[in-house]
Amino acid sequence: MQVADTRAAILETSAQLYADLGYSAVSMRDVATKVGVTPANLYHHFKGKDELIREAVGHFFAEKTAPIADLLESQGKDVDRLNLFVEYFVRLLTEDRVFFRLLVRELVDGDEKRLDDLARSVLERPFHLISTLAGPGRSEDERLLSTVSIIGTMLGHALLAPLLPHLPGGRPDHSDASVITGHISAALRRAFHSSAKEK
Amino acid sequence: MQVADTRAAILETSAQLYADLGYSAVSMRDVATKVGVTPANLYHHFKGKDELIREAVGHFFAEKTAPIADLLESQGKDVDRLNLFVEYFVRLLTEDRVFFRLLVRELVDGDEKRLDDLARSVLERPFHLISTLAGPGRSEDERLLSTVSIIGTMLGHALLAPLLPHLPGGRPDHSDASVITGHISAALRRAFHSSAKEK
DNA sequence: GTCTATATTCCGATAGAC
DNA sequence: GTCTATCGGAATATAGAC
Repeated sequence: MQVADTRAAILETSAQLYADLGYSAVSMRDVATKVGVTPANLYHHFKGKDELIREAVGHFFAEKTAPIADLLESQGKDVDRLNLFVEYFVRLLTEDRVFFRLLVRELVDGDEKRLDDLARSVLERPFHLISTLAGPGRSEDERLLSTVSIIGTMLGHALLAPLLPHLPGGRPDHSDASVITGHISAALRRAFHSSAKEK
Repeated sequence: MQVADTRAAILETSAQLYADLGYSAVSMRDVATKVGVTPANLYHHFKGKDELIREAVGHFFAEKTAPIADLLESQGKDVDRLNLFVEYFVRLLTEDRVFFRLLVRELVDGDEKRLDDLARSVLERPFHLISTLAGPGRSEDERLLSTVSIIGTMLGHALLAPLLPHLPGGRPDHSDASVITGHISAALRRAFHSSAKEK
């Protein structure tokens, strides 16, 4: 059963633990215990903790972001692909706890090498699509700022979600994927509509 | 000199270390060494590591967010106070490394008690101001979603900043406080302008 | 490929002298 | 209020049997 590929089990389990508790708070013992092997076993599959972290994060993002590439290469108008991306990405951020938390940890604690890997595997293609959409009449700088705003808003919703229950008027369903998606899509429609009218 | 108040030095130094490396990656020894005292000294001022973390974070946010309360209570039109807040908050997020990183760590790793403290000390008042501004004709749910979008966008810019140098077309000055402030303020003007026209 | 056993370093925390 | 000294345990990592 799980005898087949211990390595895969280690990668999956460690990614989940790292997401929940942070890299330095998770020991090799913790991972080994949860997988059901001894700590020495981990060192047969990986050189050490650093390599395990890199491999676990890389493997996880490669798996989760494959659909994004497919989605962005699909047929249809640019604006439809943007809506598809927003829908998929918001769902990933709000419903896949491990994805969101690993993403934030990499953004905050990743070194240059890991940030570079993250840029390539997760955000390079969405950035390119949105950048071409974000105001054809604008300068490159303005388009990039708008792109950061759009992706940043989705990240911000996910980041602020745990705080909402502690704010007056905040209710848990304000962090529901479809609610956030609808809100952001509407905002984007208005933005593109008004920018089209300005021309 | 620093004999006067070791406790304050411990709080300042530990907050900076926690921001840079994360709570679990910073040992009591690390803090003591950087302050220039022995580890045992830390246990004279604080019960243990957990208490030191709580006190350091609480002290830091109390200090940094005092100007926000003043600013939000100032005279003038709501929209002017909003612009002042955006300016101050973006500057805090982009230029105060410790503030931004501690804020993200609390949002990601804080338990319910700490999230509650964070909500009260940092974000409750800005949320209230923006919520009253965000579309007077809209429902309470829509206003809250817009508020999360606005604050989330500022957070998102800061969160994505380290990634920009690794994306094609990204340049460091896209993370400059005044550039981001200008971009967000302009977006807010357009949003409020168009919502006014809709009425 | 997985285990037992262990080396070495570092951790949080305390006792007690000054 | 700060120190020296140290305890008990947990950390990463390795050696070598099976």
